Amino acid sequence: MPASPPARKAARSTTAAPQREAATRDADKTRLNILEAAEAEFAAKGLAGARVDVVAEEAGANKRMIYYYFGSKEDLYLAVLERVYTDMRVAEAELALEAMAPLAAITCLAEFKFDYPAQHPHLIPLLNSENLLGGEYLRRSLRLREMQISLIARLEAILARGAADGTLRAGIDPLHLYLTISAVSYFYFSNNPTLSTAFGRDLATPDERAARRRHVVDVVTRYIERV
Amino acid sequence: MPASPPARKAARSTTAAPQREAATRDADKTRLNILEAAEAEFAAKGLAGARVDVVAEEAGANKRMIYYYFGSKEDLYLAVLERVYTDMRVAEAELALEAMAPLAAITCLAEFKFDYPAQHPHLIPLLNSENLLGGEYLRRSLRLREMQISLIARLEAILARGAADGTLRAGIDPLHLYLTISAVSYFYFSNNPTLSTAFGRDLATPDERAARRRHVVDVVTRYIERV
DNA sequence: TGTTTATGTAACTGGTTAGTTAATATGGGT
DNA sequence: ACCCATATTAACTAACCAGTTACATAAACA
Repeated sequence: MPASPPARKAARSTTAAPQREAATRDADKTRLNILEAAEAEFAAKGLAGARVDVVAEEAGANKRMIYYYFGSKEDLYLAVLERVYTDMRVAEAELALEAMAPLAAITCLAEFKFDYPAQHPHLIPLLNSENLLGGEYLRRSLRLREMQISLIARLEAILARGAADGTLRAGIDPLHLYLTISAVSYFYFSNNPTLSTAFGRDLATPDERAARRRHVVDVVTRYIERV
Repeated sequence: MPASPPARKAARSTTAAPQREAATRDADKTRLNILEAAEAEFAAKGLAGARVDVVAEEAGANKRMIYYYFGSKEDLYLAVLERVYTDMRVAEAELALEAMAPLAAITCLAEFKFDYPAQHPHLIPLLNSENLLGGEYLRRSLRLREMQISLIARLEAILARGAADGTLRAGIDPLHLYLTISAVSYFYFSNNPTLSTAFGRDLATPDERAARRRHVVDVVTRYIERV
């Protein structure tokens, strides 16, 4: 016996309003629903483990729509990755570091690199998946490069400012500083499950997180401060 | 047409020798071959992406043998994970940190945490896969806990020694120090593909690696040194 | 030597999955 | 009021893949 057609929301024909109702048809909404469902699915299961049918169901869309809008599972994965990665870079670019004192600017960046993955929990699983795949999808994408490089240039300027006013040491490599700032936060989030197991202590509690955040700022501060 | 049977090595019947020749039948060897092939396959593709048939082929064994020796794909994954993880903990436990001056002991640990993943490239992909899965397999395993906890106790003793002789600051949290030491190396290796892409610069070259190693030791030193 | 047990092989199975097909509904433009 | 590109659906398929079965052969041992 063929399944009865699924219940549909009644179509509101009040089409005058510019902000669209969730009507029977809304291409942009369908596309966005798919993208968001895919972000959760790929973050949770990785590229190989993710199921296209699950994405479709979670998005409330037909599986065919994924292929209609994104072409393939891999292209959908790439679209998700680009979106998440770009969002992070944009947020990073919007930090008003230039308006701050050098030491404050660097600690602000460190706090941002800690808080952002905490507030966007899909980011790290997606980046980890991508690194397991050798980074080939992100490499295939890019316009991203310039954003990142410009951040290093900004860091370099801040470090120079700090060296000039005597608050920071001279000779700090901005790229390695950036890697270290990223690392001390990223590792805490990405490896939290195995670390918690190894130490027999839940490292994901609010208290542990706050303690880690303080430690991260402390490590960065001691590395750059003039003594 | 059925395939002709694969060529077999001639059976040496000199069974007197205690160290076995790679004879027609060698259960231990077959088991080990499977384990090593599985390590490479799981490291390269993750649990979901790995193919049992590929493991069998790479091991020069029949797929049936995987189920004979390991029960299931998941149990094979767990066996691989346990082996790799335990090896690392054993190597870590063998560091003669107690024989060194406090500062030297900590930098030695930092260098070890950098060099070990460089020499065991399957470790980080496997740990990343496991963390993506929420760490549930490693959690299911354990006798591992005590090893890790004892390392923190050792670190604590070294830090106390350093505080007493005035070479290190007092009040350093050994767990967070260990996390930071791990993080600054781990992140460099685990995220090398996306970082290289983002910065438009191959960060995996010997020169870049050596530079990163120096930076890591520098960061750790500056964090613990008394100033 | 003959029986048992460990080790190995090839072919199969049942369920899953990415991707496709073909038919259909919707609504803006005219 | 109707047309047609856009959007959507259910059902299909071909490939794949983890796990199984039935059978074969080598060593262990009586």
